[in-house]
Amino acid sequence: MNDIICVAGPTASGKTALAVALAKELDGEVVSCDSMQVYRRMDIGTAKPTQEEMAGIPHHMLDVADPEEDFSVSRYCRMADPIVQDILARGKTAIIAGGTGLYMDALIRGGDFAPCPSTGRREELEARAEKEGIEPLMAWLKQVDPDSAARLPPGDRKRIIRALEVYLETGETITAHDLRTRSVPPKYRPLWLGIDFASREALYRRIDRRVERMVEQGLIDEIRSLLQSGISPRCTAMQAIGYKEFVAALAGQGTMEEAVAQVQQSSRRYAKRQRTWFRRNEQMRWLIWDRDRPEILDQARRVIQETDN
RNA sequence: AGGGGUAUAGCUCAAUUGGUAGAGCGGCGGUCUCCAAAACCGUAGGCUCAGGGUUCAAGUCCUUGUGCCCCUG
Repeated sequence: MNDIICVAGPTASGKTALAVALAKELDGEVVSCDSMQVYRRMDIGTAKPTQEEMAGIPHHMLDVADPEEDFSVSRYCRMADPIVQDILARGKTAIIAGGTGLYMDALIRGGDFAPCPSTGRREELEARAEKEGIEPLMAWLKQVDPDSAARLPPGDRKRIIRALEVYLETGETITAHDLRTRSVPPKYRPLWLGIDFASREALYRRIDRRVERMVEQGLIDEIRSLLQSGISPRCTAMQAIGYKEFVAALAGQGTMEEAVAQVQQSSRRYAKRQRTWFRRNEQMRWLIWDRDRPEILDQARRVIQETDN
């Protein structure tokens, strides 16, 4: 039986509505899987479900961090996994819904990340890369973990540093770590539902309209209020799509109209990346928005019936 | 109206003394084991505004037209 259902898909594809509808039918609770909806006071720009949209269904993993806090996959898993277990223990259905593929995969896999300690080692490496360039670090990585060095493109600073960090902190190379953790079977066996569009144009139109609606609903005021309360424009949360662009516009860089267009474009690009991520999940059962097909919820019901035995 | 400038990829711009065009961004595709709404990789796009001329050879020089920008009245 389907005691865990993952609802995935690109931004603005209707994940929230489907998750709530399924929760109603299956006696479920929703666990949000979104790297930006975790932040408090960032509601409009992250398209966080409203009280009305939640329709009485319990939602978890929303508003669990302040915008200036550092958040991460492992922190997400540490918080979300006990919630999923609790939902299951109470005999309910856990509906994990959101667009952050990395978080969703990690939660299902049963995350075992190499530690990300705060010893300052990463900062050291970053400072060194800043000063000397990435080449010396790449050369170093080639010595301690030749497989990683061969796999990573020379321009991928972030992962080169991460690979060195893991080795220096744990003594185990990231290659060995990944090999070990990937060989264990996933912790959960969910039903994967992925929403997509027959026509990309249709998805893009939805994205464009949604951005306009966010502005109408007061996104600019939300951002202004965050800034006024002392939130740094440089923190990770404020780099979210729909925030950084308007922060720049408020600072006098470009007009609001330009910012809207930029947010729409960034969202389209983001949707493309999300689709790429979810498409490689071979367990995904796709639900397609298409004039000639039944509604998404009906498609979902059918898949659930088919797999519920 | 007169003078000057400009016209090259979807956009912003490159192209040595004339030798049949490149880059960034965007588009499209992909990667992803702790900033992931991030980061990275790969690709496809151009009768070089239109007509005429010079030349072995024109994006490049001459000429006409057209669009846009600036200056003067």
